[in-house]
Amino acid sequence: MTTDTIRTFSEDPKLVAVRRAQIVEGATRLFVKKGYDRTNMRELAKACKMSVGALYYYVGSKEDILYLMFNSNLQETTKVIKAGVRKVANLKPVEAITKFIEIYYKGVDKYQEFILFNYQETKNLMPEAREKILNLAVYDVSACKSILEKGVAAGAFKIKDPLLLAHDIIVQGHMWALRRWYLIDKVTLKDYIRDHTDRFLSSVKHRK
Amino acid sequence: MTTDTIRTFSEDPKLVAVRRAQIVEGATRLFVKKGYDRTNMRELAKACKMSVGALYYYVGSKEDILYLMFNSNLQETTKVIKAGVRKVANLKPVEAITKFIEIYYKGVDKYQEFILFNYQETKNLMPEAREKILNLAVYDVSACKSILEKGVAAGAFKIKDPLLLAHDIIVQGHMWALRRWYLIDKVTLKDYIRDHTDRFLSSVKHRK
Amino acid sequence: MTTDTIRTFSEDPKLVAVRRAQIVEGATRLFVKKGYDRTNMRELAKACKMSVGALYYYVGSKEDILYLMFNSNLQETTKVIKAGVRKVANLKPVEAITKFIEIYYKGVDKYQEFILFNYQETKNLMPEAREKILNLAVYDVSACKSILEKGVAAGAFKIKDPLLLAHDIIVQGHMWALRRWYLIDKVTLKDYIRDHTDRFLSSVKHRK
Amino acid sequence: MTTDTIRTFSEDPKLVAVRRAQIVEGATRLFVKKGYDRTNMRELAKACKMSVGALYYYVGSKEDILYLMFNSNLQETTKVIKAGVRKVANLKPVEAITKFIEIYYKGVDKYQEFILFNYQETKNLMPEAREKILNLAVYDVSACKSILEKGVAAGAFKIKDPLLLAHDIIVQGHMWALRRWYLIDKVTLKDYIRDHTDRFLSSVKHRK
DNA sequence: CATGAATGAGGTTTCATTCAT
DNA sequence: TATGAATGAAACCTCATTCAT
Repeated sequence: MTTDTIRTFSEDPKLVAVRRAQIVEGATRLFVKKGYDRTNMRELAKACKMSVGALYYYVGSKEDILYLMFNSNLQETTKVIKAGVRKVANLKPVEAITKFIEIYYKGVDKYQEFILFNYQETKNLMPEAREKILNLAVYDVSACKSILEKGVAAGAFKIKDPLLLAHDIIVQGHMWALRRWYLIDKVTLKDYIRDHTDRFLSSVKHRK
Repeated sequence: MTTDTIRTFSEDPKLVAVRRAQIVEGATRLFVKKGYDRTNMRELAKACKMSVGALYYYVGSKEDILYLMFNSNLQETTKVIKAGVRKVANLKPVEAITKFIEIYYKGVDKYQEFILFNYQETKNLMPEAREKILNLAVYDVSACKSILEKGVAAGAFKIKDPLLLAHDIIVQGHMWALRRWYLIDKVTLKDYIRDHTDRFLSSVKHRK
Repeated sequence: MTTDTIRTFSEDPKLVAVRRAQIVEGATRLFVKKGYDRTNMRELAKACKMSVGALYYYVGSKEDILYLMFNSNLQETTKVIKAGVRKVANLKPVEAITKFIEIYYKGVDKYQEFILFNYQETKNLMPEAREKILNLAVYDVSACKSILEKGVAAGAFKIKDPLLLAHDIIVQGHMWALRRWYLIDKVTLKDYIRDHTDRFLSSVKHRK
Repeated sequence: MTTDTIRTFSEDPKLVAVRRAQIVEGATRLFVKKGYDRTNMRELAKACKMSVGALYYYVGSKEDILYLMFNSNLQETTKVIKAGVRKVANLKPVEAITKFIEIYYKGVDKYQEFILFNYQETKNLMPEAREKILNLAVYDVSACKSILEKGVAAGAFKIKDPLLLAHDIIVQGHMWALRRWYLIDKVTLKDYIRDHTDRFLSSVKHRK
């Protein structure tokens, strides 16, 4: 989760933070639009409103920027999830998971390009960075699992393997981004959410 | 499905087919291992046991090779699906979809690298080629949908939107490949199949 | 003038002649259209209705073909000139040079592409071949000079330097091909011929 | 006449101008010596005392360099013509055209390599660039025509088609460069100039 | 004789990174 | 700190020539 291992020539941590934020912003825009390999440093610098030299003053390599970008975006999406979790905390199990799915899937819709990018370009990270990013990227599964387990504890749900179900809920959300080219003219987001929610609930609800 | 639009200097279709198969084999190996952008033509030629010149005798560009590779692999995976459909044709609905899921998910496991690659690198195709490939890539959804609809017609299933369910079954299979890094030490393929099969059935079965 | 120094694997001189004629025909078409450097041997072979291998059976290199082509075309244009000289032989000096200019300039118009090519691509020949070709290419100047000198001998013309005038007449003809892009919408061939003829005569005629 | 459409990564117009001048210098030397197609970018870069990368920092393609080179050289030769026109402005018609021819033909002698190159390699430009260059290349005809027309207006010359005569004067100059291989051991530049001047005058002078 | 597949050096162009200013 | 010009290795692709069949 630390970005401290990334090389910079600056000794002012505040400035480093500011500039890197600037870099992440430009990179997010360009990488998502053109892909990592097809974006070059000159364009990237322009998108960041910096010179190429400045880029390398605050960052060690192109790949570092990819890492920073993943990190920052995952942190942002994680915030959305955390907010969702909080909003859902006091609801009854069915309502809680229903609401969580809605919030999460809407978040996916909002960040669809990044999520697609995430599945496509993580491979470009070196193993170490890759692992860090992947660890960040599964926070949502844990969050979802907690909500499910609360429902189980409350006796509302009966679930064989909550982790696997949570994983399903999450990745089925991702698929709204990954398979957008297929889904877009067949179903609306609203229906996609309702249909999946129904399906998940039907497989989970405890018939008394 | 035609590869006729790809430039070759040979006028012997048989030889073209042979050499392109050779190319596809090498490309599948290298592209999957190193990624499309990170594989260069010299390595690729070596992996195909050809000279660079020979490569370009049978193919117009690097991207053509990507297209050929997608095409060939999708054709192969499609064969697996067709075989599955046939094997399942005379079973009762529940058994049919159960068996289909098993066959398909095992196919995903076998071709996991290619499926991952598929999600990562289709973007590198030109729009026209991309569309052709994507059309090939959704054959599995249609196949699955047919099976579900047979079940509905037989009165065994009650499904609100068979297309969406079919899509879910398929992409949940893909996730076994895409999220392998996460799932691998948490669940076996066998359990992954059973769990999903149960879940899909529970949301589908007609309670009389 | 000999083409005997060009390598061939054939020992049948007749066949060599036939095939080389075939090659020259294709080469003339393609070289003139696309330029020497921009024509490759594969296209060239196709244009000659031969295989690449056959090409190299009767010719040692691409440059040899350029040489053969120059040679053949210059021989053909030389024929036109010789015919002109014969047709003009019995005319009176003024009529003779007038007619010669007409014939020659019309020949230029007919062979304009080759003449342009001649000025553009002779540089691609090796020095030895280049010299041979250039020697062929000045036959027209000699022919013209003879006609002029006959006029001088007859007392009809007064010319300080017949060679230079002959050279002018010839190259002014070439310019109809070289500067066609400029002349074409400003003057017709007929006017171009008349105007030049008048001018040459006016500078040459002996005022008694 | 604008070179603004040529891609550069620099935004410092002064530096662009300096470097492009450097490039033009190297290119003029090498292209003229070896021909456009036979000069490669590595050699060219060396001749320009730059790296290949630097070349492409200031120029979009090899062909752009050809265009720049044509442009620059034509501009220089045009300067010579303009100077000639000025020098001749106050002379009487016969002296004016006499002097102009002398200046122009001496200019041709000085720039002979470039003029030869011009006739040989303009074909390598894309149509748009080609047209621009050709437009530049006919400035000399216009200049010559003006001088002739002044003579006509003054009643000193009688010329049927001044444009065609001007064109002849100019291209006959070019021939000193194009046919140098033939002329060089037959006539001196001085004689070439005198002979042509005499001839042009004899066909033009108004006999009162 | 004839074919055309195969070769690999060499072509033009791109681009991550460095460094003088 | 910040700039952006400069580098040169390496990318994709072409093509004259050879040679097994």
